[in-house]
Amino acid sequence: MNLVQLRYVLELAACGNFTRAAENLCVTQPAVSHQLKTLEKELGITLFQRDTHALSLTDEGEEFCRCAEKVMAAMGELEETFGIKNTATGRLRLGLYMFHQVGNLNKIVVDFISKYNVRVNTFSVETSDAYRMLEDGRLDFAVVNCWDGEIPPELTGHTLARERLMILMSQQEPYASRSSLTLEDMSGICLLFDQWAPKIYAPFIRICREKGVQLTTANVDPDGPEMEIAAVKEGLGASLVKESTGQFYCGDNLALVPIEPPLYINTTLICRKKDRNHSPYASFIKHVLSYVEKGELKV
Amino acid sequence: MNLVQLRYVLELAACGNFTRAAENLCVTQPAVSHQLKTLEKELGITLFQRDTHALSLTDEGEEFCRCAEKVMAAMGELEETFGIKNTATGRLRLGLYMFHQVGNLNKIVVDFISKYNVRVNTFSVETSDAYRMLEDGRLDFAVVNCWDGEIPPELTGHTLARERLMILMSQQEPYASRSSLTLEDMSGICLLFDQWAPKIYAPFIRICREKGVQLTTANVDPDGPEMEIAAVKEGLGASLVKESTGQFYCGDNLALVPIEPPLYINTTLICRKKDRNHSPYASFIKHVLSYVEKGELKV
DNA sequence: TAAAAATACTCCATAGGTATTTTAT
DNA sequence: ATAAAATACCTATGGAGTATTTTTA
Repeated sequence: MNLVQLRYVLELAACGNFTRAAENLCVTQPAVSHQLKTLEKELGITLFQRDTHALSLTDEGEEFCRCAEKVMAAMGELEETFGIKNTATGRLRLGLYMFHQVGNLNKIVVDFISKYNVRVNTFSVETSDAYRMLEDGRLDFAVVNCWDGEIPPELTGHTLARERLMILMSQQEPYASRSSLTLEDMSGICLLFDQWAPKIYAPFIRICREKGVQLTTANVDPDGPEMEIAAVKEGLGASLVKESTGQFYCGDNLALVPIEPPLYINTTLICRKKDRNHSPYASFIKHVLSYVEKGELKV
Repeated sequence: MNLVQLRYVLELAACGNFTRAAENLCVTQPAVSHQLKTLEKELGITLFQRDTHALSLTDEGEEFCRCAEKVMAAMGELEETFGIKNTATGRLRLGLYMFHQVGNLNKIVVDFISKYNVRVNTFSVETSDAYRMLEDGRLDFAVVNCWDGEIPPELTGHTLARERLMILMSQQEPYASRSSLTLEDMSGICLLFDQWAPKIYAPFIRICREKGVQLTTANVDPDGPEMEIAAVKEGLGASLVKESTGQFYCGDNLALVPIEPPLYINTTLICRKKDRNHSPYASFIKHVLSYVEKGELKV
C-alpha cells in the first residue's frame, strides 16, 4: 500500500468514475484501474462496486476512505509545513521553445505541477523538432514560436500570443530612428543569424525572396540570444525578433523598429489532435488557457 | 516524498545511526543513505546533522519527525483496520527445502515479514542446489536438510533441529513390528527412492556401501512425498524419512521404525559466512533462533 | 452502438542491491 | 586502522504509458 493508491481511491470516491478521476489526477484511466486492482488484491477486499455506468463505495470502501482521509490530512500538514508534495503521479513531457527566456510560462508550468502534483519533464526544442517529437509521441506538448498555417495536420495549436516581428538594432544604425521598416529596407541592414535562424525564419526569408529583396546576413556562433544581443550592441548588425523579446532587451543604446506591413509570429501551445480531449492533456490545456483568458500570460 | 522515506527518517531518528537503522529496517545501509539524501534534496532541507560518529536531528528534522509520526499513526490505524502493511522494503530470498511440508516454518517466515515489513521471495530448493545458489548470491538464506559436516566452507549454518532417520513402512511388512532396524536389515527392505533421493541420501548410501549392505531400491516417479507415502501404504516398499516427517504421516496402517545405531539429519538455516553479521541477515537469524530458543519451532 | 472499465504489453524511473571509496576518530 | 557514511554502478520491480478488448446500458 502506498500514498498514490490512497490518492487514487479518494479521487475515485469523490467523482465516482474512473475516467474522470484519471483526468483530475492527470494520469490515464488504465493507471487508475490498475492501482485500484492492485490495492484491492493486496487488501483482499472490494472497495468499489463496479458497473460500467455506476461506481459506488462498498461498506469496507467507506471505512477505507475514512482512514485514508486521515492519512492524507496528516500528509497535507507535512506538505504544507515543508512546501513539498507527496509522490508525483502521471507525466507530461513538455517541449519549450529553446530561446524562450522571458515571460511567466515557467511559473504557469510550476503552478500546474503543484496543482496536479504531476511529474513534468521539459525539453528545450526548436519548432520543427517539436513538431516531429509530438508526431511520434516523444512529447505531449510544446510551446513554440510558429508562423500562421505552419502547424502539421496531425497536430493542433492554441495561440497563446501573436506578436509582430521587429528589428532590434544599435541606435547608431542609420535606420534606428525610423518609425517602421519595410521588407525592402532589409537589404540595407545586416541581420545577425545564428544556426537556427534559417529554420525559424524560413517564411520570412521566403517572403523576402518573393519580393526580390536580397538579405544581408552574418552568422553569430556559438549561438544563444545573449551572444546575439551583445553583437547588436556592438553595432555588428541587427536582430530579427518578436516584439516581447525586443522589448525585453531594448533600452540603453538599442532601438526596436517594427516591420511594415506587419509580419506576425505566434506563441502556440501544440499537441496531437487525437490527444486534445483526452485525460491529462485536457487538464493542461485548460490550465494554460485560463491564464491566457485572465490576460496573465506573458511570453 | 513517500511513506518509505518517512519510515526511514523515523527509524534513523530513533536509533541515530544509519547502519543500525538499516538493520532494523531490514535493508542495506546504502539504501537508507540514498533515501535520506533524496528526501533532503526534495525538501531542500537538512534533516540530520551528520558526522561519522554522531547523528542528530536538526530543528527542521525534529519538526519533520513530529509530522511524519502523525502520518504514520494514521497509516497504522489503516493498517490495523485492514490488516495490511505499508510499502514493503528490503528483500530476502529464501530457499526452502523442497519437500518441507510440515511444521511451522512458514508461520515463522510470515511473522518475520509482518514484523519487518520486508519483501520475501521463497524458492523451493534441494540442498545441494541451495548451497550453490547461496554461494553465488542468488539466495540470502536457505532452510534445508543436511548431514553433519556437509556444509561448504564459504557457508555457515544454524542447526534448527536434529532428527533421527527412520523407516516408514506398511504394518504388513515383516519388519514393521521391530523396535529398531540396523543398516544390515536394509538389505531385506525395498526402499522407495524418488529422483532426488540419491542426492539427499548420498551419505546414507555411502555408509551402507561401506558396511557392505546391498540396498534394494525402487523408483517412485513422478516424485513428491504424497506419492511416495501412497506407495508405502500400498506395501510397495518402505520410505527413509526423518522422524518428524515420519510422525506426520504415521498412523493408520503405517509403522515408523528407528534405525540403530542412530543416523542424524539436521534441519539447518544456512547463509554465507561473510553475510552473517550484516544488515538484514542478522535480523533474520535472530528472529528464527528466537523461536528455536523458545522451543516453538516445528520442522 | 457508444462509452466506460479492464486487460495485455512495453517502457522507464527508481528502490535497493553489491562493491568500493571517503571521512573522521 | 577501523568503523560509519557516501558514492558509483547495476538489477529488478512496478507505475504509467499505448493499444486493444470486454462489458453493459
